Amino acid sequence: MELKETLNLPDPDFTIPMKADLATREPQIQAQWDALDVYRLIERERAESPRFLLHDGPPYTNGPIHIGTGLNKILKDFVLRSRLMLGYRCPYVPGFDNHGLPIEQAVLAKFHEKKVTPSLKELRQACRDHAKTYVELQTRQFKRLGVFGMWDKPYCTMDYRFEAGILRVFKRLVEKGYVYRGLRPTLWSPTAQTALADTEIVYRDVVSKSIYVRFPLKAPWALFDGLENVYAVIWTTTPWTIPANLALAFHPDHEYAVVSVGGDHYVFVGSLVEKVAEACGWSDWEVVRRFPGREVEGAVFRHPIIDRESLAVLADYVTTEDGTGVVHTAPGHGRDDFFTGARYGLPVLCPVDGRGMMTEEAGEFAGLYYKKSEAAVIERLREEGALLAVGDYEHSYPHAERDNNPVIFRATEQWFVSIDHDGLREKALDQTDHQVEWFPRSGHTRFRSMIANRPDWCVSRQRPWGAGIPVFYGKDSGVPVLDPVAIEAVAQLVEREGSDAWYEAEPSTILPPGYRHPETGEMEFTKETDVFDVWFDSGSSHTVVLEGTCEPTWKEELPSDVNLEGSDQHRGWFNLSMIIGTALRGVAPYRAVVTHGMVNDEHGQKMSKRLGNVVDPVDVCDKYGADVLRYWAASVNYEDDVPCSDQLLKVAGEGYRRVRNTLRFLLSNLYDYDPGHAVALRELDQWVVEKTDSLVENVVVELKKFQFNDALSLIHNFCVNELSAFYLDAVKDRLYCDGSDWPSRRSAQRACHQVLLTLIKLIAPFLPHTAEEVYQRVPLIDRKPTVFLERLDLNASVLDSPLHERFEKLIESRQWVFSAFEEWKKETGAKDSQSVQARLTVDSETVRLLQSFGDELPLLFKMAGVDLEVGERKADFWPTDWPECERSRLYRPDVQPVAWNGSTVNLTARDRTALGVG
RNA sequence: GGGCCUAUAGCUCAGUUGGUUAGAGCGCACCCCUGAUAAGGGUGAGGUCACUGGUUCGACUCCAGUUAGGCCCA
Repeated sequence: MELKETLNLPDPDFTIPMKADLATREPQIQAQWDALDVYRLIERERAESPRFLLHDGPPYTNGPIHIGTGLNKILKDFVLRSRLMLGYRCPYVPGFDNHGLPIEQAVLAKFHEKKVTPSLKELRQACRDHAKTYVELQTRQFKRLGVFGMWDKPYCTMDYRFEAGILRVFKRLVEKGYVYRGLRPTLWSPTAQTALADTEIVYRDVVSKSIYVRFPLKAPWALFDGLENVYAVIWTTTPWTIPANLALAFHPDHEYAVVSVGGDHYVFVGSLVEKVAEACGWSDWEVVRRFPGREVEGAVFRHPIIDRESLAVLADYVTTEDGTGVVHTAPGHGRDDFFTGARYGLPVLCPVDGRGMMTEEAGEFAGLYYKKSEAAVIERLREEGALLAVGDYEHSYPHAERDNNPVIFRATEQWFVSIDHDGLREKALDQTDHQVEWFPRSGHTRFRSMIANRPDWCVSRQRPWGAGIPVFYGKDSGVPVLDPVAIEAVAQLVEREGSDAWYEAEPSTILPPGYRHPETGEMEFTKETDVFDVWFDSGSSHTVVLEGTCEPTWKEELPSDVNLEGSDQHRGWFNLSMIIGTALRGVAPYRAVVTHGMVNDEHGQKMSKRLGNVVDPVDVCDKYGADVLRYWAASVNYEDDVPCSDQLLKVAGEGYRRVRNTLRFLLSNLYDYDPGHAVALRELDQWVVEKTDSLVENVVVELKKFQFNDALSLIHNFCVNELSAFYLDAVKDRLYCDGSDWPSRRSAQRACHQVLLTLIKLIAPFLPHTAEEVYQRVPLIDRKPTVFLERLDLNASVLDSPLHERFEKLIESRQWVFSAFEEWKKETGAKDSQSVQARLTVDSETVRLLQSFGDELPLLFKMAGVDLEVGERKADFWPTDWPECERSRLYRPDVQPVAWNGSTVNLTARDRTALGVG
């Protein structure tokens, strides 16, 4: 028998393996959670606990998850699991966003490859199938990341019940008077006769006619007093939009000039005088006045062809690069023009129909194809003497991707939600300022300006894949039916059969028998073909999900406690949720908003397939483990953009292993520990327990502020500094060499047990798999089925404990003594501090303090002996003469030879007692 | 072009209302242990706080501007 066999060495089989092998272990743990139905188990156990509700923003289901969606879900999981550890009930219904253009385009591309043109029904079915595929894939992927939630019953915006929920949100908005129909310019393909999305547009260079046109001043304006024949000069590359002109836009801050040319006075931006003069072929000209653009606001000019006014307006997108600095503005033919026109209360004139033909509103040009009308317009301008110059101009112009034909901006009828109806904007701003907490704080300013400045919300889209807008029109009158009864009839149909049914069913079979148009009394109807903007779907989620009308188990009282998404959602989901929530209930749908940045590579570059710097979260799980990915997520400052790369994940892996090894070591010493056995704690053990309590206190503060990186570094540094470098190093001797059942050893075990259990709970939000793995092995009297049914105990502050200061001072002495020892080592070539004695000369207070540690002092300093003396601070060292104990490997004065097991061995008194010899 | 944000050791991050010599962990170098061992311990070297001005007795911190990067708009 060897002496070593008499020691209580850590049991490597009892504790967790050093090699984590997370790629195989994590799925096993997740399978256990599934078998337990852990989500519902916890919901049941916490039924009476205070609630903490995170409402999920739905990821879009057109592909597998990427590192950004992964980070988002992991951060949400940190929130959820940390609140679980604090004892809350944490309902979490994950969501998926299914409708919309990207899915439609992906599906169309597949049809295109097969050279098939799908019917609307086939297309919608294929979109549904596509979305379903990725709901299932993403669900598996999110679960692989270890995200806690109701994964068997997530909300999907294409679920029939959810679609019906969307319609009912619309119904309530209609009831409250928020919904109206209006015009708005959209990118329109005259050849396909359909509206197009921005992503369906390609820009290509074309040569257009560019014209300089003068607009005569109609009514006197102080700026031009005393001048005859005043004209504003515009330049445009779309002459066919001239009939739709309603305004002339000036930049408020640019300097404009009045240029005298042969008795006429032309107004345009001063810096372009020479360029314009050259273009118009003026040889003799003179600047007679200058003024800032803002002073012309409100002046009235006259349309050069049609008997109509054209108002001088201000717009800050006016540039001085091309043209004249006076922008021809046709609200029906451009987005900028539309919003500028809206600000000045101008109508939306659009004298072009869906086929691209000029309408009656275009007067003499009616019946011409828009492109053909160009020549006619130019000719008329020439006749009127309004044409100053004409030329060819090469520029890029939008074309439809599908047929390569040019598109036009054309005002079309759309459905809107009014932002100013019933003080909605003001209410939303008030909620933003006073009822919502923003993390980081800057989110507030950003969000606020986006509510303050946002235009009315255009909720209709001329697309096939979405929730159909439930509006009937009188068959003959074309007057829309905005009647809650009719909308509810559609909602009930959709709830039963899905929004496809809306497209297929006859109005008469949807509406109640004998239904009459509330305004016209008609009994025959047609149906709206537009669908809702996908932001309407997801912006309704808090209502549809949390009001529980769709699925009773989702029901929770609004508002949610926190919503957490990428900072791009200030304009997106947060914004539209706020609009819908405030419109329906008068209050914000959330109490707090947490935003995170985007994920870049280690150089701060955007990830892209082209650069090959993409990190796939699922690959990371297979290579390093979800807990390592989560360790990375917890170690970065997510408020800014975060860096991620294989290198950084390796670094995270090292941090993870450090924590894991600390847990492993604590557990390895508990193989013979009985948690029911009471034993008093030794001072050092008491200290580490108190220190752990104070760690909990500090970590919880950070968790509640969603400061996960601060929380994790507190935990990590505790493992490194307090535990590995000090406590565990010092307590090993007692654990290994004392008699296995001595109170001194049991005290150390009790401390290790307590520290371990607390650490498990602290890491559980971040490293749920590792926490569960360790938890299932810790000796416990009452082991719960999962660590997530445990709670963090918040003990009263222990920072004023006398032990705290005592050990602070001890550790401080240790630091300078170790530093001095290192010097001495270099001089003498000594190796190990254990075979060295020290004499510390320190002030009398420190002598008293250190003396009070008694026999333990050499152990705490990892030396053979520590003498103390009062005086100017210094440390002297010398190699000890004391023999080494062959069992404990300590050099001590009480080491004596003794007969044991047939031979003579050197042992300290403690080791002799432990062996029962001498 | 506009709104909001970011820039601190090689890396990831802290730095409270302006106040001694700017901190931590990782990594690195050197050393120790070999009874936490694909572990553990000790010591140490690393920073013009992006740049330029300004306010102040004093600026990483406040102000203005510049550069670089991000999100959202245009």
